[in-house]
Amino acid sequence: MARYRVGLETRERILSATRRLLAEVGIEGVTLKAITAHARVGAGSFYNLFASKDDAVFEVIREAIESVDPDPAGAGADTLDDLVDAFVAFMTGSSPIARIYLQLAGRGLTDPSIASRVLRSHRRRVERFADAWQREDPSLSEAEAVARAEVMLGALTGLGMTALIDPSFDMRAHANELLPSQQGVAVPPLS
Amino acid sequence: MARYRVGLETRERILSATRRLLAEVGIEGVTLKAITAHARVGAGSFYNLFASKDDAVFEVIREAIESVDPDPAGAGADTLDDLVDAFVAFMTGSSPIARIYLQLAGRGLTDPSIASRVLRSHRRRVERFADAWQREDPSLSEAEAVARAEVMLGALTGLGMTALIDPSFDMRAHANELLPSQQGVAVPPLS
DNA sequence: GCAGAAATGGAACGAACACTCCAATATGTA
DNA sequence: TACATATTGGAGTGTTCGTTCCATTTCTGC
Repeated sequence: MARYRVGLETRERILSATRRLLAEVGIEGVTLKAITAHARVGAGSFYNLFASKDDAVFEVIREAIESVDPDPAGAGADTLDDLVDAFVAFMTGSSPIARIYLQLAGRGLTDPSIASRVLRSHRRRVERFADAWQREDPSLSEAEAVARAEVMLGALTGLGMTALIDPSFDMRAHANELLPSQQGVAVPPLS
Repeated sequence: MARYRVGLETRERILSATRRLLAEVGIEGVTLKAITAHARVGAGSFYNLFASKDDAVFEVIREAIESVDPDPAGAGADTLDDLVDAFVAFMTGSSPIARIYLQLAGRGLTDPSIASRVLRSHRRRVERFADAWQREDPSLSEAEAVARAEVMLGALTGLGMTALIDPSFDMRAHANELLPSQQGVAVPPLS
């Protein structure tokens, strides 16, 4: 619907406000009033650019789900270290998107349509981690590699959740424990 | 407020309905209308027994958080196998409480009061798992044991989330991968 | 079985919600 | 410059929310 420059700018302002609000107050806490207030637009302007509130929210959600996969361009060449590093960076970075993604996972427990989206992106990620496992240890069968990838991603997700709830949690140190190359290496004491 | 038998029964019916609804539609999806409809009571009856909707909801939430710790009575004597087993049983069991707990963890990302409750129970659990780790391998320092417990619980939480979103996921098999006694043992192929 | 308190259902309330409507204005095109 | 249309803010809509109120019924100790 947006054709003029000002309209496209307003659209971006709305999406930016929605992104921030999703991270701060959660999916259910986002109201149209809050979005329009933060984006400094009237309700009429909003509905001139989006069909509904959910339209804007889902736009941001899609963006969140897609950006969980770190560096999707370099597919097929990552080492396990790279993948874990990228995942940790995504979780502990300043972007609100990681918060949104983890909330979505929780919401997938009750909303089937969100569950299927989250699951699909999860399966893609498992595949990439499994490939990396097999490159690291070619003696692994595919099933074994997939199983290890599943456990590793489960752990990374769980650690990410702890890290986002508890800012003092050192996710990177704990995530390194998961790497076969670091097996048994001590984690530095918590500050 | 409840003094007579019928009142206490009604109270239980309301809590039961709230518990089921929390698991099925999530915290934000629970409405007073849904609670009173499922419990077959009028709004007046509800407010005769609870101060607010949140009063009933928090009652169930408290129950959910407390029951995550499997078998708190046998503290200090569990093996790692026992603890993992109990956690898996809790997650994959038929009780709606595991679903509620995982939702809560997600909500802790935006609600500080819920975050602190979830964190407190998490820390208690880490302590128990760390103790079990040290019993299993007395050469571990306390810091190392805590680190391993943290990773293990992160993985269990992440795997539990996957299991509750994807019913075909075999959590028990994957959780066993985490045990030092099973390190390197293959996971049976997914059906 | 009577008195007093507890329990009940449902109508009614204000607040908050997503969304509509529209007159006024800004923007791009030719 | 002039025209068509995109963009704007905000008052107004209908709905749903949690909660209150209260007349009526049910319960229990004495």
